[in-house]
Amino acid sequence: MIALLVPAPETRSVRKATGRDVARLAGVSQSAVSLILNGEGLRHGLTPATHDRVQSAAATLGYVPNHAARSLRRQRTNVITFMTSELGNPYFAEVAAAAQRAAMARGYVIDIIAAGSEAAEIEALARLRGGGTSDGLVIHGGSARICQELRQLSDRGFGCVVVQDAGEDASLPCVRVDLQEGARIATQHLLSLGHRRVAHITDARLTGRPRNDRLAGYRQALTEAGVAFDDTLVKAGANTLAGGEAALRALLAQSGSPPTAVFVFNDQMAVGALHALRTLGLTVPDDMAVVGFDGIDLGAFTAPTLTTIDHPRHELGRRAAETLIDLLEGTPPAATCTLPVRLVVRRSCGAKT
Amino acid sequence: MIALLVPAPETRSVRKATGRDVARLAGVSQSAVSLILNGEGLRHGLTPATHDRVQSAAATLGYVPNHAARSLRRQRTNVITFMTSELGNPYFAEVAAAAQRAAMARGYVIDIIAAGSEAAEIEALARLRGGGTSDGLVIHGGSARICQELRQLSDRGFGCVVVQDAGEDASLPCVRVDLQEGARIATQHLLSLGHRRVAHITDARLTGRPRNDRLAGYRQALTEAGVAFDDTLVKAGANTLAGGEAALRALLAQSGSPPTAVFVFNDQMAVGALHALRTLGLTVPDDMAVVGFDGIDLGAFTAPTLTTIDHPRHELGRRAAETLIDLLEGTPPAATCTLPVRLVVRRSCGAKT
DNA sequence: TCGCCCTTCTAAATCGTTTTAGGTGGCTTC
DNA sequence: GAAGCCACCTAAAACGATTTAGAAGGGCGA
Repeated sequence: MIALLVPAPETRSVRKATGRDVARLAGVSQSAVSLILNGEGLRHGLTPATHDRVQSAAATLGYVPNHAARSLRRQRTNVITFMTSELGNPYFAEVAAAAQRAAMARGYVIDIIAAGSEAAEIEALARLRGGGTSDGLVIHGGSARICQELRQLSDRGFGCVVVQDAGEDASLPCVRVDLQEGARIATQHLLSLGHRRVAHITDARLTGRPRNDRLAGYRQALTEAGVAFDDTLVKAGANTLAGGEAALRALLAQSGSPPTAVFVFNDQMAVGALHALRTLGLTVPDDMAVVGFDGIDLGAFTAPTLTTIDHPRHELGRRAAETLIDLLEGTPPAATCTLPVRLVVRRSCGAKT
Repeated sequence: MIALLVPAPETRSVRKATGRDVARLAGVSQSAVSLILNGEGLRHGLTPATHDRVQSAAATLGYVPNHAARSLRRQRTNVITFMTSELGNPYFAEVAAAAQRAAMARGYVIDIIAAGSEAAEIEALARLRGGGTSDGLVIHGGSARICQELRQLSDRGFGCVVVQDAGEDASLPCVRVDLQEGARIATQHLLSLGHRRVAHITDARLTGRPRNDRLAGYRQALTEAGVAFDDTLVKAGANTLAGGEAALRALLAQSGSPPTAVFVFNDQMAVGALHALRTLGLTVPDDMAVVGFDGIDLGAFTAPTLTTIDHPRHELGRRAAETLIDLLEGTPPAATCTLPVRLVVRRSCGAKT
């Protein structure tokens, strides 16, 4: 009856099936294929029978629409870029995972970019500016010079949401935790345990809010407790396990009376610090109390377990994604929000529980 | 009441500059713009003066080519997808970072997909199949059912390189470390220290080579040492810190004489196991010797420090990227290779050093 | 027979690039 | 002064999807 002989001896190679091929096989136009596969078929009065033909044709050919073509035409990719500079810290993976789930629920796909260097990050952002890569950006942990590129992006109408911080620029929508309050609580906790020489290990690379807010909270707690700030008690280190270790050693290598407690930039560095103390033959919390920052799972598995300021990492990622998508879709532009943190007391601080 | 609330006047937010705009501003054709900005200008005899005009026009407009359009036309995205299911384990971040560097050196950009669930992974792979997203795939740590999709992708000429393993399918180009040998060395090391009841903690989720090869190496070492295999000494746990902890507890909760040493699936789980032992009041390595697998940095910061089988993570990522790119570009198809591992003796095994 | 409305589908424009096959004008060359 | 050749640039056709305006075909009332 119907001459259904597939006339495809020409390109017998592995050429990917296109909508045209599906159309040919189903005996309809490309338009019909597109409409039907996008669920607009009924709205356009296409017959159920036609639906079937198209759908089975698509299935037998294993047809999947070409992403570039679709994005080009729709001027929308349904992709969100999640950029971070510290993929090695599980903290970021957790935030990213939460963002991913939230985005998926709203029909977006997240792709993660960990450029690896500041230059590469800037390049990556510039690429985004051209369009056709993704519809928006969630950025977490960008370095300072990135600010410019971010601004450019955002000025050109490319949706950007910052997690925690983007350099000193406060004008982008942002989802953050209350770093200063967290640092204050951490420090205050140590002070309340009787410590008077409380040190702080900070991040040598960062200069923006992540660093300054913590420092401010630290100082605030000291002031509230009537303890004088002593800048020899603040040491910076690389934001790594080894960096935390080195910073702690530096702290103890100084002359003058050593600290009895330390509040560390994040849990990763705190793990490094714990190790430094261990190798120095010092006991935590007796010789030195330690409080971290982040609340990554690892903190519950250290020796001793790590008292820390837990961040709502899941919430952070989820909100970042939602805020961005709202922004992209024109829904009320969910204002910048600051999430609360929570002190998690474990063993490294020496508090009785 | 009149409906004067006119919807926002065509969000006239700076329409992105296109090649057409650059052409207009420079007073040349789009072709010239494209040729020049792609470095083909001279080859086509375009004047230096024209180069200047185009380049400065592009600069003043902040022009960046649209990724979707370019990809569509070129049938090439210059993007490589790195897919992994365990972004939370720093191990993967390290491999990904190395792949990223290698790819960048060859003009590719890596985007990381951590879909989060098997279903989402399959969906993501299906999307890749349509084309226009990326040119090839490096996959690390995929689950078993993914195999089918992978096969489909590869059959349709989409470049795929597997790191370590893709289910049971051995037909894809693959860069791996010698897991079996690593497991053998790890176990043999424990045996050589005099242990006779050596347990193994494995991954409950995986069923493919990552799990089987380790198991095989473990058994091989036992056989070589003339120790009978005892399946009550093999416990599976989730591939997380908590999973390692739980598995170790399960191991000790059994009746019968307990193991005196354990070889753990990876360092992350080993850290969990160390913690379990600590909370049980057992001393490592005296009450129980522990050897991990991976060589992540964290292993040098645990208490006690973790003896492990170090993987060339950097090399793994680099080779994966290079193999894929060679594949994509038609250069000799760099065969599947197996990289060597290395025993790193620290404190958790009890060896004298 | 015509006009009109439905129903069901399709033609064709479009998205922004890249790239091939020329086109134009000026200079030689005989 | 015609043919040929350069040197410099452009027109236009892709790439593969989406989407809008409208085309066929059929039924039906007048």
